Amino acid sequence: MKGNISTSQSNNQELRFAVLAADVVLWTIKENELWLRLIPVNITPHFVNLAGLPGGLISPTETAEQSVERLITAKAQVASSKVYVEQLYTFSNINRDPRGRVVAVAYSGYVPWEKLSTAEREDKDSVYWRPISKLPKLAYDHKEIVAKALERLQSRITYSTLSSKLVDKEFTLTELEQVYEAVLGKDIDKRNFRKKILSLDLLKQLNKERRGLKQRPAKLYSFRSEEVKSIPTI
Amino acid sequence: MKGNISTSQSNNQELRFAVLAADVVLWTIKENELWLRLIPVNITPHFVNLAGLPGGLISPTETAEQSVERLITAKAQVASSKVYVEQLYTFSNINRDPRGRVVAVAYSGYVPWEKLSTAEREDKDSVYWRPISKLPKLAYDHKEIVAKALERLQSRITYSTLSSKLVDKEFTLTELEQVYEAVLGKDIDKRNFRKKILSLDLLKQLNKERRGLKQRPAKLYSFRSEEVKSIPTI
DNA sequence: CCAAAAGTGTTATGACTACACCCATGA
DNA sequence: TCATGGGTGTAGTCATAACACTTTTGG
Repeated sequence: MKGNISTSQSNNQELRFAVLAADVVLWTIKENELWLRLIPVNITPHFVNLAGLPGGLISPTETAEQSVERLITAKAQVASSKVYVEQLYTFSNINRDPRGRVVAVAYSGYVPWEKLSTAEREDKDSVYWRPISKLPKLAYDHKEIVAKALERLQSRITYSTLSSKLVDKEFTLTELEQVYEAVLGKDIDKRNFRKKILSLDLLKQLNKERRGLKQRPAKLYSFRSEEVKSIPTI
Repeated sequence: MKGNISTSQSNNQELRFAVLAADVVLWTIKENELWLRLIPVNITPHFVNLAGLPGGLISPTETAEQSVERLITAKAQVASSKVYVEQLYTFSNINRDPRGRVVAVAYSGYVPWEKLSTAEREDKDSVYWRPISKLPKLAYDHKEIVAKALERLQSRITYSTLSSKLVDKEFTLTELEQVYEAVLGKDIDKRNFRKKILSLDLLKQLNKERRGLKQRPAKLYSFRSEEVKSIPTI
């Protein structure tokens, strides 16, 4: 969370300006649902046994983006090179942190579940994944931050190639469709989806198939470009 | 701009955290073009005789939004109640302010030219309007901020009712069309525009006409709702 | 009566939606 | 041979884009 700013608070000098923090809503897709990365929060007496987003103070020697990179590794315990990050919104309510004035620059991060190591997938006491449908009570204004992040994700995925950051490098069309279904929370017609996504010429078909399941093998695709760009709505 | 943070700089205590500022890209439409509000910047030796966005430090006792409201009045010299404001992006490059570490939460503001008083329309030495096509050299990273604000404006106007914040309370369909043309920088077919905008049922036709010009009188409309909401793309 | 902008419809094309069956594999 | 998901096409509807002329007023 916000690190030990309780020490800062005793020093009035530093309260002449707001403290700047970064918080990250780190998304993945697992079992056809959106999940996000949480850590425990215990700041008595304000927050007892709650969860919160990975985050921490932005140091004067780093940009917000550099801070987020650092925090994804340190707090979310995920290699930041695997995560695609976009700035979300800056939250500056005066009482959002009961310990003092903290302005948070919030980011969304996206990582395919398949890209995570065993350790990164694990649920520890200190950091864990939770599905969006079963979020625990969150500390600070993190419920609001998550709501805004979800809204933005749902909007951005329909007019950009953001889905490429939530799917493995090589994927079947069904797997890509499931990313959209998990994010938008609704079923999509298989035939219409394939027609649309293929017509946009974003994908290249690989000479590979996903085999080994007890069903017809599925052709594998990858995105032509790693860049997230604007496209006509899906 | 950033106010007098030169005094802050002499005090190392305060540099243990970044200083937080708000900058505002205040847009209006005049003579079929986008204009924005600038103020002079003279911070020798870094910025000599440049222009910049109205802005200033966020105080520990106010939210970023409250700060923006205050700065629109104080620095842009426009009554903030006339301005519709949206958060744009937070800029945290370490060297964006040569005098020290300043993180800026940037906002876009929108005001119809017709809503401005004579004083607010005036060009003084200390504050003035400039068309987007003839911007002077800007201090800090304000060129980047303006670019991002323009991109966002162009995108948001096509899928929201943001145009209502750039047009007078009562307007002709041609006037509304001109808002879109000025923002998007391209001509729009009059018949298609009218069909589309009327089909969305956003406007109500008033029992009034704009008369007095040497041409056929035009019917006046207003938006049914003051809220800026999402709509199918124009 | 002239100049200027207001106002109005149609057609062709492309996009979107809804919908059902056969195919290839592993067990 | 069965269960499972992979893969495919059509028709109807709707939205979009292109395009030109008549109307009303003020001067």
